[in-house]
Amino acid sequence: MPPPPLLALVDGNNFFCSCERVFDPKLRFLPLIVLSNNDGCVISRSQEVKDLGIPMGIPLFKIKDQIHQHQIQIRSTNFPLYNDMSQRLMQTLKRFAVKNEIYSIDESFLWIPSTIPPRPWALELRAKILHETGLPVSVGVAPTKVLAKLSNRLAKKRPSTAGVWIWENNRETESLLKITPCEEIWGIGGKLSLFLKTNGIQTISEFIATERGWVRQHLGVTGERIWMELHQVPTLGFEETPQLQKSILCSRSFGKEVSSLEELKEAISTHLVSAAEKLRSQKTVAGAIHLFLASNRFKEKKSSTPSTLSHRLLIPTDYTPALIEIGFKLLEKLYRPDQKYKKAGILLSDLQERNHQQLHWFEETVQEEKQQRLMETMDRINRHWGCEKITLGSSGLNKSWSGKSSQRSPNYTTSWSELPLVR
DNA sequence: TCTGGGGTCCTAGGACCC
DNA sequence: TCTGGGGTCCTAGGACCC
Repeated sequence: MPPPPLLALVDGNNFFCSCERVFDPKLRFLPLIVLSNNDGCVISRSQEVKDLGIPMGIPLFKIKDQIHQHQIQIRSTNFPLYNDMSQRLMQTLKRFAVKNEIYSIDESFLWIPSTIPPRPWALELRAKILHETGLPVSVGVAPTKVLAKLSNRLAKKRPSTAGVWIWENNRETESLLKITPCEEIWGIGGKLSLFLKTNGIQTISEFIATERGWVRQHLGVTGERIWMELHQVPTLGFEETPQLQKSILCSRSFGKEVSSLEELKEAISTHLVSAAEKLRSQKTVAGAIHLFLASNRFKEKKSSTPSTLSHRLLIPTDYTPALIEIGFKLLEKLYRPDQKYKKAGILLSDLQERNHQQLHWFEETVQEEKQQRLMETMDRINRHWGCEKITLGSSGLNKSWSGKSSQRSPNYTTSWSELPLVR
């Protein structure tokens, strides 16, 4: 019998930091962090920063002293750059496997035919990516997705592995699982690992040894699947063609507290413009729109959940002005003049393919064609000249509510005016 | 003073129907 | 006085991920 097929999980190391380092070589040997929107939290850390013990997600103001003390370099997020680097990474990966499944901006599962010896293959893949994109990655190879994720973590944590870990059933693996805590398992987060701990299950090897029925009863089908995968039985499918996206969310915290309806309208309009653009780029229409407003959750005494209003569309659409019209109606209903808001957002749901829509009366179709052409033209101009070159007046021009982004790097790869210069 | 954004899946419970 | 039960659909909320 041939050996079972193997999966590789390829994952960018400190991805956003690595993207910044590709185009700014002086950052390569300095501790570096990338911040979230509004320069609020740390969302990517270079190895030097991880070694200092600075955790993921910590607010910037809490580490001011360490930043000063260790001369940590700071960048604001630059998603156009990271998305473009992601595409380059995925292009290279495509050439290495007959089947691959893109899992996130910096991760992909690859299917390895059983005839290929995995270690030389993974080492070559890693070297090729570094050469072609400048990005360092780690590779974990195993018979199931959960084990491939685990292998990838082991590769990342051990410099001696040269960034590649092949899963093997041996003494070394056994003793590693005896000291690795359950929260290292993909799918077991903070709440579940705490629950496991209170039930005397601390390590991965203890979780594997737990009875399947108990896992099913207390952790549901999701937990049972993870347990199976750890027993080398694949339960998570391989999605080669990306599934239709189910929802589109656009939201931002404001740079200040906002209480005027006009500013909120600008924000909602801005979010709907980009959400609708995304709808059209993937040839889908939205069947429902949800709007939410939130006050400062750190300031409130009682825990405040954002207030939401939803609207189901009779005819699903991707036409920006139609979505904005509904968005404004919802906003006016939800808005309280005495309230100070810190965040606003919209969610489009019930997405479906545009061609699958039912046909309407002739006049409506003519009208729709006009609208479609208008949107296509707008999208084309924005694609060519950079986002928001053309937008709707309702989105506002100076956007007084928007957050700060003081250390943003140039769009080295996606904007003609910001290309790096070689002298 | 300052605390991210964008997704998915699962489950419990209510509404409704027959 | 006694007052069913099963199925389905929908939604909100929780847990997770990057």
